[in-house]
Amino acid sequence: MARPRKPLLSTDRIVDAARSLVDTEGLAAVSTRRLAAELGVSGPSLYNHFRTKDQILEAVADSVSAQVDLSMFDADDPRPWRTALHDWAVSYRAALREHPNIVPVLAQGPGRRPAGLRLADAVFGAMVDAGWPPAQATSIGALMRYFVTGSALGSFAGGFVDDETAYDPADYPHLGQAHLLAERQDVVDDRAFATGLTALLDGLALQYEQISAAAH
Amino acid sequence: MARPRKPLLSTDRIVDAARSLVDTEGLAAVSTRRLAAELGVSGPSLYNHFRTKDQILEAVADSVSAQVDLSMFDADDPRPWRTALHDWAVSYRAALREHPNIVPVLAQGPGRRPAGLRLADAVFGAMVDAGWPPAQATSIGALMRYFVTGSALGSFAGGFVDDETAYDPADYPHLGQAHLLAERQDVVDDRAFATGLTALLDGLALQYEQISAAAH
DNA sequence: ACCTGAACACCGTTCAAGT
DNA sequence: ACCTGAACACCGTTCAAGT
Repeated sequence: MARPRKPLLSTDRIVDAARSLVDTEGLAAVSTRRLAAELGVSGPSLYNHFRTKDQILEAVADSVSAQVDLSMFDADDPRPWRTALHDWAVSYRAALREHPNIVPVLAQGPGRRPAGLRLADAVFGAMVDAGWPPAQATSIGALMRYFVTGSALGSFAGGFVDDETAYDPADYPHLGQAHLLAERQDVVDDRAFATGLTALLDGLALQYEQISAAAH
Repeated sequence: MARPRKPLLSTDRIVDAARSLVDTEGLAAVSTRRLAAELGVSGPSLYNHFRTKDQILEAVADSVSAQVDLSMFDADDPRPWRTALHDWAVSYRAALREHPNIVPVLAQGPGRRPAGLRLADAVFGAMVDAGWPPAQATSIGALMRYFVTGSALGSFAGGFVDDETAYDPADYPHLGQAHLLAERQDVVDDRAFATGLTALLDGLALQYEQISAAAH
């Protein structure tokens, strides 16, 4: 076929196809040949639009970052920093949970792509506007990212086997009920996330009070 | 050579070689052929000791988990839960930082291996002993894992380019100084971790007070 | 039991050739 | 500019053969 009058591919089409392949079959299923087949072209065609396969995966990660709601940081409609941060963390985690297979790429990658930078920009700006010193605002963006990506990456409860006899008390004296976690993975992870988020925000509120007090 | 009188390989030798290869050249450098060459054998030999390459990498991750100090959870020498949790988190992160290239495997994997389970067992047991209800103790183990692995996985500061002109104010109104982060990656990440850990522990202390008060 | 080389079905990427 | 098939240097894994 050689070159068609109208391009068969576009970066967007490639990213969309890659994301759906990652979602349905996992990261390992994405090979350039397989992805190309999904798009009805041959493998090397992709290299007209991306320099490497890794860049395709980073673009997929960024497309997921782009789905995170940032409206709570609007400067026009300011909200208490704590509320904004909470809602953002929830939206952030929800976006990652919708595409769990790409999270390893997203969590690791330096986030130098547009949507990742927009996240950092929005949270930093809103925290500074709310009265946090810039250095603290940077830390808040970073530590929230740690917590949210960490929680989306590995299921904690998924680490346990649904088998009553799996954990020998001699080896693991306190894991007698651990097999029960396997049945309720999502509940356990959701509650741990909620507990951690509340703790994090409570702790930051304490620091905020100290900063405010010192400023007077 | 066929079969030698004394085995050339052992699971430990393989894991040690794999860990040092991961540390020095990264995850991508680990192929079965390359790893085997490092050990002076041929590729397929590894399959006498591990079922898949992934299992080798999981064993490497577990060997890193095994380096995390758990002595602060000793039932014989009980410490305040907050102190123990703090010291554990610091030791946990330090272990991961020594082997950053394996963290994606460690953070993602279900942690069904012995050292990973021992971590979960120790923190759960110590929290229950300290008076936390079991469900909360589970959450604490999970959320600490989220935060520590998240912080060890992706450098936040590493996501920024050391270039003053990199961030167009029209796109990212608040990232004017972001290029400065690139120069001080470790400091920025260390501070964000410290700030987050303090906030987390402060927040948990608040919850602990409420639980204690409700119990009376 | 534990190693070997050969083989299979894949990879990511390059490149000259086509329009 | 954008696609193709052929080719290169790799992969993970299986397996029969060797001791």
